[in-house]
Amino acid sequence: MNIEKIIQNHIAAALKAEFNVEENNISLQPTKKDFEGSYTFVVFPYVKALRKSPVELGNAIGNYLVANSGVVSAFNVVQGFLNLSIADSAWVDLFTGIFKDKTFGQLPDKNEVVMVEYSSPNTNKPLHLGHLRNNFLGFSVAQILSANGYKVIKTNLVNDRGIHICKSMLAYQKFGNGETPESSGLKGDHLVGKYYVEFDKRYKVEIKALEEQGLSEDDAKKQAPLLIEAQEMLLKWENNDSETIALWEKMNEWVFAGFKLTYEKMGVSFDKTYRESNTYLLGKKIVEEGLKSGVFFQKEDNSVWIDLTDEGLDQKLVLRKDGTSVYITQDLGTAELKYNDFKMSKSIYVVGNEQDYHFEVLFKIIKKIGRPYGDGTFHLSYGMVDLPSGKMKSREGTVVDADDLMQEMIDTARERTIELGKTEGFSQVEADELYDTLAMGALKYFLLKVDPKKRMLFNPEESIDFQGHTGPFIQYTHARICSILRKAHEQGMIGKTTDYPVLQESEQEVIYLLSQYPQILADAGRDLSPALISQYVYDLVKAYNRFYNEVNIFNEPDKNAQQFRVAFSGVVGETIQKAMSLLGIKVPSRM
RNA sequence: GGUUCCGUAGCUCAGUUGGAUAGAGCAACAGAUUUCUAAUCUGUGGGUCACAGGUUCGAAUCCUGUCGGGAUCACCA
Repeated sequence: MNIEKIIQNHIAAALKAEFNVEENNISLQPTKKDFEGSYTFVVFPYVKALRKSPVELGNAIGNYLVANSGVVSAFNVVQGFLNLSIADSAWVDLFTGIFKDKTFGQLPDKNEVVMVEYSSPNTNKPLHLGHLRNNFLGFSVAQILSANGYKVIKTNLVNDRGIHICKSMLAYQKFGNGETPESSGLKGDHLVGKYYVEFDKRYKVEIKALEEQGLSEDDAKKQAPLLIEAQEMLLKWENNDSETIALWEKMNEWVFAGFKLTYEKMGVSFDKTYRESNTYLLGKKIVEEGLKSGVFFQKEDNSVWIDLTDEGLDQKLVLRKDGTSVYITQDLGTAELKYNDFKMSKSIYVVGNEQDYHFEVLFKIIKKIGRPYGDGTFHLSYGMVDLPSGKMKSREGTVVDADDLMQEMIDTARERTIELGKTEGFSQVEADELYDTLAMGALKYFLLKVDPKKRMLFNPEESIDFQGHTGPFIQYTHARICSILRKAHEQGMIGKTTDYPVLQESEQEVIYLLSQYPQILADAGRDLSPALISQYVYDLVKAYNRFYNEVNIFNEPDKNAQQFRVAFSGVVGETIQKAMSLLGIKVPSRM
């Protein structure tokens, strides 16, 4: 049984025995570093009711714990804080429990299916830094939920239809001159993205020209010939015009080939990929049903709407007057399809917070049309990645490209590793793999250590660190532990936990942190927050490094102590590896 | 303007759901390597937790207001 539980039970017993108070919710906290002790119990809340001074109360409970708990070896009372020191034997027992628990770090099966949808790229442009945050976040959340005992289905909804797709198609058709990825040497998604930017550039010129002719900005935007052509193209697409479809398919192929490479580099994967071109018709069908049942209504121009004013929102368009579907129409269809496929109890959408309103509307509509999956929907809304110059905009080309950034990271990892002279004994293949592991570790950790809800800043001028609070710092610690284990193995040590006498303070702290892992995992699952895992593994590694610097395992004369420390290091290494895998980050055994 | 998220060290971020003297990393400075990997460790300096009230034993955290910033309020996705 873990120390925390034991102490909580005994404090409850002490309150009952000494003061006749029934309290079953005892909250313990780790003791602040400046004070003696490991756990702290705050007695203030009981002072008033019991009419005792905080010191009296603290002493009474402290004495009771020392006498009865078997784990508290000493205590001190500062103001209203009862600080408890824990006997080494209790720490060792706690550690032994973890050491022997083969399922440590995997919570019991919940027998529940959860879907995590993430990535959701548009096929008119390559992925950028914002997508990296999205993909790493989605993948990590899926890992965390899985470790929490859920059956997790990872899905990707590819946005491969709509007016924006037509924009890049049109620009390519008009100005592309038959260029291909092969002829241009560009990755497919980058080639298509080039024409999306091209469209916007020319569109803006047309708007400006129209404005000079005296049109208002709004009218100019609506009447620009390029936009009208794009709209016509969308209509053709929805009417299955063969030439349009052929172009669409060709460009899609390019993009998908490009995305495949990027996903591989990112190390993310999906159980199922949906395409909006396959779901929007189902969405339209749902709208038609809803129109009959009166959930939706039609305006004079034939556009279809839903009235959400009773929910505190506005009226929302669900079908255009020309009958083509909008974003939310296809999301309705996709939601239906996903539920039919997997019957999940919870469906998590990992999408940026700029779409908070969209998902509020979507979920309300799903409830209004009485779908069984209406209660299980959740928008995991994360903050944007800003540049010092502000928000990234694909159309204007002010983005940090995902492929470029990952490559830069790999280059940096290579330079740093060679600089430090750490490539000795590595084959070229192993070295390349290491650079990749370090680069992606640094990048993923950088993006995942921040609370997902908050927006964060990325400064391209300052490269992402490999020292300090970073992925490579944690990876490095893992590599050092592996080195210890290799050496221990050579000397025939297997790691035991018997008869270990005196613990270092840093060892106590590490054991405390290890014991917290299941709770942190549960919290991260509840909050869908990889940041909690990131922070945890950093704390663990910091505490271990302190230990590493204080003691030398192989110079230790006491053989029992050696065995314990080998076992201890082994568990820390495994925990680092597990926690990092929840973030989608690999850990090397040498670096 | 409505809705909503946010404001903590020079910079990037934590702060365990109300607890002690608010913590890390980067940057700066000073140290540690005959030792299991120095991508490490130890230390110094750096704060009116945007501001003003309130709630109570106790507030960065909860409430109200003010100021400042982001997102959104599209027949874009």
